[in-house]
Amino acid sequence: MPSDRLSSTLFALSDPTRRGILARLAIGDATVTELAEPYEMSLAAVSKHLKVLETAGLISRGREAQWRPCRLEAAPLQDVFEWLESYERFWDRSLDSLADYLKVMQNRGPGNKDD
Amino acid sequence: MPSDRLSSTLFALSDPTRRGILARLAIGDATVTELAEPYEMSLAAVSKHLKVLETAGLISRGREAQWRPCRLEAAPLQDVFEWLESYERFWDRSLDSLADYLKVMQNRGPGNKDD
DNA sequence: TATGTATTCAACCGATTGGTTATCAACTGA
DNA sequence: TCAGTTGATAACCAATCGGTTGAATACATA
Repeated sequence: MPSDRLSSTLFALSDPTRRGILARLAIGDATVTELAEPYEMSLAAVSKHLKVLETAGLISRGREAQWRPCRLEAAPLQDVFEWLESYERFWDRSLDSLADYLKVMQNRGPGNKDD
Repeated sequence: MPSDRLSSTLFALSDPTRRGILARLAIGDATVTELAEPYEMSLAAVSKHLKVLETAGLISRGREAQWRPCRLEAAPLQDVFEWLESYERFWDRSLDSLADYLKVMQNRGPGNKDD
């Protein structure tokens, strides 16, 4: 795991299994066995993925008897979001919103066929 | 490098050197030597980082004599952005933008002192 | 107490990472 | 043609990754 926070967050997110786990946790809290259910890998492998997510601060874990319920923690995601925002000007904004699109169409005037 | 596009993008972004290279390219196109200048590692190491960024589609490269100018390609960043947006509801929106803050202030009307 | 269930830990494995140095290739210009 | 510059490639290395299996831990219940 890389040293700085943003790096470890992005690294944790770079695995499809871990993103799948986060997607499941977006529905609601879940135990390790519940999280592991969609995957063919061993429970120990999922446990490792959870540790990566936990050290990245992307999940937190409770204690209920022998269960360790996992919860999504989105703060690191916001860091990524904010980092990304400084690059927002580099991608095509015209597809971002219908409003932008309509603005373009209005400026072109009627009768224009070359779309 | 992971198989799917989003994974390889996030993985490429998970290294601070590679993010630094992108930040430099956000200023403008640059050659490999220019990109390598801030780092103490060898040119070959930077070349490897560039290959990771290129296979992730985050940069493109031209040809000018013996130079291979690099250019930022932000399309994969937009994919990450869109993936992140589905998690936006999990973090606190109230600090997201000054616009939101001002909207709240306007709705409150003048003369309100309890900030 | 013994048993079953949930989860982690430890050791191991092959593949990959991020770095090195040395070499090769492409191009410029004297 | 030959030297200099730019960059990529190859071979190598220690460390890490993502997975495995097997044992250990923690708890509930009979």
